[in-house]
Amino acid sequence: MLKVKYIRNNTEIVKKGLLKRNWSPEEINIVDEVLLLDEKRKSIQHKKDQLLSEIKTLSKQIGGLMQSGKKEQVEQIKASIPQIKKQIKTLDEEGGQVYAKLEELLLSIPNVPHDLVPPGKTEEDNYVYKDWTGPMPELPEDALPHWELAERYGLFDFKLGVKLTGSGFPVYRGKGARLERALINFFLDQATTAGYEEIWAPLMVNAASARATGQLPDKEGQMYHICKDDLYMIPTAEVPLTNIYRDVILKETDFPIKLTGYTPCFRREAGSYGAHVKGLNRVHQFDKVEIVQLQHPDHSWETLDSMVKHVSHVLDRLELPYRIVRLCGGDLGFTSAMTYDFEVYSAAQKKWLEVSSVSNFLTFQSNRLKLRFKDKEGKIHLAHTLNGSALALARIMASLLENNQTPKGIVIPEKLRPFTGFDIIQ
RNA sequence: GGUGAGGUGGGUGAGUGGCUGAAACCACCGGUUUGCUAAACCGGCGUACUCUCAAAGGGGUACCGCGGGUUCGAAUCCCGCCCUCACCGCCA
Repeated sequence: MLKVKYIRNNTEIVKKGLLKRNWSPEEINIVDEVLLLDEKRKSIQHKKDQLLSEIKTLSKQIGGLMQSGKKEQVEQIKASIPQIKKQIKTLDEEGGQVYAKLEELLLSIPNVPHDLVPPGKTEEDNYVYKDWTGPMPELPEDALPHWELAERYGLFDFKLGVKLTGSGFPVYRGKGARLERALINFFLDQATTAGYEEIWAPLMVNAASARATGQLPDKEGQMYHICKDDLYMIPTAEVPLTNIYRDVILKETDFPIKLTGYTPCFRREAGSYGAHVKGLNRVHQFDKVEIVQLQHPDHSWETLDSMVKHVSHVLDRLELPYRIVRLCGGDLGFTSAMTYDFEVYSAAQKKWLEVSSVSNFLTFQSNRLKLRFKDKEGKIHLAHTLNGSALALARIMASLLENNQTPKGIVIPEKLRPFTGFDIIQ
């Protein structure tokens, strides 16, 4: 969420940002509406504060008069108070409406894209920041997609998942399960080696946490909700990891804070079916290792670069062909100022699969999180938050299986072998 | 699930209707001094919104788990909710 103060001081920048996100001129008008409502809010608040102050002063007088026993004067003052209260009540009602509307509009305004974010509407317009220059995997014509490979080698089973839970809940078994666990360990080791603190977090969060990282209210439908206890299954480890620092005021010297964590991720994401979401490409439950950084505003862009490097490094070690794209305005997430997506090429499906998304949110998240830091002069500022997948397992699994299939079996990348304990799936 | 206790500033903790935005201590920051990895002393030390000011600063309001109520006035009284802790029950 953007601060009104920021919108007021940077009105044109905000509007340009919305334009880049393909908002129509009418839609962009809400920016002016916000400023207007805020003016209203201020003037109402100011009036109310004055009235409250008046009551406070009178009350203090009464305190004094009571002690000296001047009851008549006390009664006189008391008599004047109901009408002040009446005014306050009116202002409260008015102010409540203004505030609610203001809040609603503010929640609907997305983050301002960075200058480097290319204009555009769909993923077609994304800018290929780093293309794959190495060799492409060459597979025979009869190469199989991962869901068929899984069946042939008994690695995971969707039908069984349906029996246990429902569609989109794969059951991994045998070497498939082992490979999944190996990848998790490998990713976590990569992250901790890079200086990230490992966190083992709860998989359910309360509403306050979901709200702070922006899943509520806008993405309520994407989360599984346990009604009885009012808890939400996390859609990503970003939620618990980032919320560790909700309502925290850091010291400048605490930066950077680097966290990593493995969690399963739960996504309802109803509505999209078909070939492109087949197999592991899109599921309700998948595993992911997330990296999160909290950073000083002066350094968050370098940090974004370093996170991109980290993910690249991990993919290099898995020997997967990938490219990095910078998302265009239309494809950019609501809360992000800039996002790099990593796409791994799957030779059997003959397409690029998104496996990681690394973003800088600037202060957009920290504003709702109330994640701040104190500078040398003791002034309080919002920190910057960043996060990225390093990496999402399901699609890595898919592309790994597909790209590494040989007539003899599926070959495990060398760096992963210490984690799997086998070099080939036969 | 049952019973009991409790939620106050970074921490410990005082405070049961006005002089309390909140004692004291610890931590932290600044300074003085002492020849020794430290002590003593002095000073400072919440957040948000807002008004004013060129700025430094000054003023106002709100916040003592959350929401509501009583009252001229609430951290303090009343109601509802949430959470934490302890013990019992159940259990990986």
